[in-house]
Amino acid sequence: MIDITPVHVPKAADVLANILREKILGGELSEGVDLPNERELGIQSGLSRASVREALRILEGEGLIATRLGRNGGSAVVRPSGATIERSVGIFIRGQRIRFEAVLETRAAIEPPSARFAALHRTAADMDEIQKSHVRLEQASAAGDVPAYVRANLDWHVQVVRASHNELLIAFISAVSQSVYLATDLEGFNSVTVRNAVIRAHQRVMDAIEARDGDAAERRMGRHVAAYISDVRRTRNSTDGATPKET
Amino acid sequence: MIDITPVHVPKAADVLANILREKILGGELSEGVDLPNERELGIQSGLSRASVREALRILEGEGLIATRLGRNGGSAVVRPSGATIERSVGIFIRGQRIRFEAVLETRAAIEPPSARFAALHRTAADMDEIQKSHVRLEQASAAGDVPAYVRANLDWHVQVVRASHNELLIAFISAVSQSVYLATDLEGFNSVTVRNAVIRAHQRVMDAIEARDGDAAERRMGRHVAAYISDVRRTRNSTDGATPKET
DNA sequence: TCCTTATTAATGGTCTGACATTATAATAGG
DNA sequence: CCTATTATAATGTCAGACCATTAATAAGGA
Repeated sequence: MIDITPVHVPKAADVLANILREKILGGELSEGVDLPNERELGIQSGLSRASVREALRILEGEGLIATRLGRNGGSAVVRPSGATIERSVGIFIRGQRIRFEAVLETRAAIEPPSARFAALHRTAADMDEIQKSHVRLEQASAAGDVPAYVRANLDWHVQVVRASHNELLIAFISAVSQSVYLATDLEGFNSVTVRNAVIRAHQRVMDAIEARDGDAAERRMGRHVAAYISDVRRTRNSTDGATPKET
Repeated sequence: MIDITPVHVPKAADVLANILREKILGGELSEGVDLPNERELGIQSGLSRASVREALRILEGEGLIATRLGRNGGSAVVRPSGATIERSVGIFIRGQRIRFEAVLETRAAIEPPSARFAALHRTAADMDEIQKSHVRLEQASAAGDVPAYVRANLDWHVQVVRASHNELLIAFISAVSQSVYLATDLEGFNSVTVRNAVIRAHQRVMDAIEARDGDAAERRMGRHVAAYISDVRRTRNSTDGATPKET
């Protein structure tokens, strides 16, 4: 009596998706290249159009292809962007009901070293973007437009990390910021006092980045996010433990 | 002449997927709950089974449901795990051809603060896991089994972050480690000298975590990963700039 | 010639219905 | 009561048709 382990029967669509994924990631199919149309793929692979479509849908979900409708439509290879990471992180946070504290902690962990890298690797153009973002923040604060202020605030932080030229850190920060943004529109949180303190802190961080002083940038960003967290914590306690508004 | 903006025609499957996703993330459909079968979903939604299947496939790709075959099969709601993040990060790294340096930088950025949180939040059980992992590392090193050593090394780092009890950081580290692992099996890299230094560094970090000394844990982990990076850099230069083996 | 408009074709999107495959539940037999 | 068989409920797959959308192309007029 032969003894075989339970065989795993992969689904047709998965097999095709794996093949195409490897071709794409391996560079055999480079960015912008059009895949054969669905009927043609069906013929070549020997699968039905339904299975082909399922495979394409998998790759689309992974951000590896984009499908257009109409004549001259079809699926083309695209570079997977950070958007895919943002989506999966967002789902993870909501689905696992990650504590808001943990999200803030993560940001607090990533941003200071990112500020260091920004100071070390920034270009003049990066510095310009950060400064423009800072101006928008000041304007929104002066105008008392809190939603715009929150957006500008998030944007400034993303810009700083962008200056690090580390694509992975950029993707992580963007993903986390998304969730932070949805939860920090707290009543009474972004007071004038807090806003002014934030602007001053940002200025200090920018000075360090401008001076390419990695140590100072990391230290100052660390103090800034720590202050931010304790502000949030205090506000949440004072609002009787109310959870941030649901997304 | 009325002036309307181009309408966006969502695909049937996307609409259904969005509805179901919101029900799941909103808690209306909680973990373990079985969705209606595909035909029933088709009837309820007024869509064809093909569209229903496409919607289910989307959710499956997002890690929100799992589909089983056979009688009493069907789709059940599951908690999105870090695996989804790991997958998207892996694709991002390969697809964008992220510099290996950037991956290491990211790890170097995340781990020291994570070590701090580990020191602050660790339980006795966490400490136990870390120590067991450390023993495995020592054994693999003593036996000269480099692949096992690399795995154990990665595992130790993940265990430390796990002790932080920050699910997001855990997911990020796991995702990044995956890629680091695939690239650090370098010839001549994990020499006996390096391995012994690693073991000593780990011991110092563990001491700090044991003592719940966040500052020391962060500082020592920072030194450790910095040393690790310069080791890798030196090895890669000495091997004539060879890129790490393709995944 | 050049611009506008109608036609046509290519392609993805959707539906229907059938059959295949699989894993469990129900049943029959010991 | 336990085991082997059968039935069944679900997903997996296929085939073919038709719809919807878009762009290329042809037709027509200034």
